Amino acid sequence: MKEPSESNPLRIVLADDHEIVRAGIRRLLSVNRAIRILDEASNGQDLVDIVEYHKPDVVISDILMPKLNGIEALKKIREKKLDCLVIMLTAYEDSFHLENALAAGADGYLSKDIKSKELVDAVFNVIKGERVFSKSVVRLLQRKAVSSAELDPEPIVITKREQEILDLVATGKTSQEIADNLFISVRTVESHRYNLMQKLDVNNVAELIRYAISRGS
Amino acid sequence: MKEPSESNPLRIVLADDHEIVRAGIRRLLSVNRAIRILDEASNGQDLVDIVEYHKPDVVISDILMPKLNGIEALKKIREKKLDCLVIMLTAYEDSFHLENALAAGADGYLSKDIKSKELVDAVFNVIKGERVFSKSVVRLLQRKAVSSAELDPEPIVITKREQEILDLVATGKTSQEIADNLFISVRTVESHRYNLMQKLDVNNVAELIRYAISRGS
DNA sequence: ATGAAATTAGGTATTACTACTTATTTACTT
DNA sequence: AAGTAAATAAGTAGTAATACCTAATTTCAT
Repeated sequence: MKEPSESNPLRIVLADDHEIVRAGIRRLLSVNRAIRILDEASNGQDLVDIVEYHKPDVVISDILMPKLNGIEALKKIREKKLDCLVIMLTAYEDSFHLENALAAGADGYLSKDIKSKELVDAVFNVIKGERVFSKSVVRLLQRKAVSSAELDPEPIVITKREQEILDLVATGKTSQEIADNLFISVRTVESHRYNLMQKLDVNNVAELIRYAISRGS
Repeated sequence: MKEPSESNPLRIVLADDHEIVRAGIRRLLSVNRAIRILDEASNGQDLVDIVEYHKPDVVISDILMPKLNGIEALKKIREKKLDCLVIMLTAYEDSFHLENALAAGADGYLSKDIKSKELVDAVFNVIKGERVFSKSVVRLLQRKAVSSAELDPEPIVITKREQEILDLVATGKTSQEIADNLFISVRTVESHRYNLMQKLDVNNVAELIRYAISRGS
């Protein structure tokens, strides 16, 4: 890619479900004249459509959004082979989302508590081919690198049924209620719960629910 | 209060733990020259100090913030009899927070998905003595009004210790671990849990955690 | 059509939580 | 100084969740 300039600006699309946050990103990016914001989405579904239409250079997207969350939207963008760089923005810095975002093909992962210069730099650095992370996220990555000793941590795959059960657990349903709800045995529900907890590396409902909620339940 | 103008502007303080959101609020308010942002806080503790120092006309604060959340900060502001109007901003529109914010003395409750004009209008309307709510919040209020049939629903009061335990429950700690952590008996922890569940009208950890998380744990 | 993954579900123990009640000791307010 | 709210904690039961293992179907893609 040739050097961006005011006459040949970097073309960016934003996605966040809150007007205030979109305004904030616009403001933080506005210090640089070589950046142009083409359009904004307030949910993941719209984002995919907008990216397909505008073919931006860079997408800056929130994770938690209605209809389709940022990571799912990213997956669709990759599936459709839409050639653009995607930076995820998030209020919650947990390794679960981070890993999922990376597995889905994110080019960066930034905290919403980021300064103007850092955000602008991040955008230009992904254009150069780097992957960008905010400081706090780097710390998360380092901790993971040590604990897993794996360079390419395999993404956590949660099946359809497991997701269904996770959602019900998160709304406060007991295993018995879930079983009645889905017309299956309590034991089956318990199996799914057990498997979920193994996959997510947690030991109790509390953590399970934290994940469920952070996944958008 | 006399009419605000460019030479005699409305003095505002912001609070949100994310730079992007603060930038967004600044941007949305910047269309009006009779508004001046005096200072910003990134947590509730700082907010209280800043309000004490600047004595602003209006505070616009997030609820979920580190150290001290927006509602607790609001309570302190009221306790200290600092004369200012407080508008809460939130990403999560649930009646639990809404009621608590109102009980703590909030003058407005707005969604983060708010347009520039609406936000500016809200600020000027609270100055006039109105209480301001975004559309989605009004719907919440209406539903509550019908379901509770009470004009002034008494707020749910969670004590300091209960909050502490709620936070630990939400991080996935067992009662035993919480007991060890706080150097108290498991039975005490269980009592607190029981009382919390009564107050919040829930029957299991799952729902308890939903509250804890939505309260900012 | 065959293998892999997903869904189903039972067995067996152990631990944790939930549902109350009662009661003592602090802490704070008027 | 008295009164109220908060924090402490034990008793007694019953229910739910967690931690494994094993294993039969079902589904789905190559």
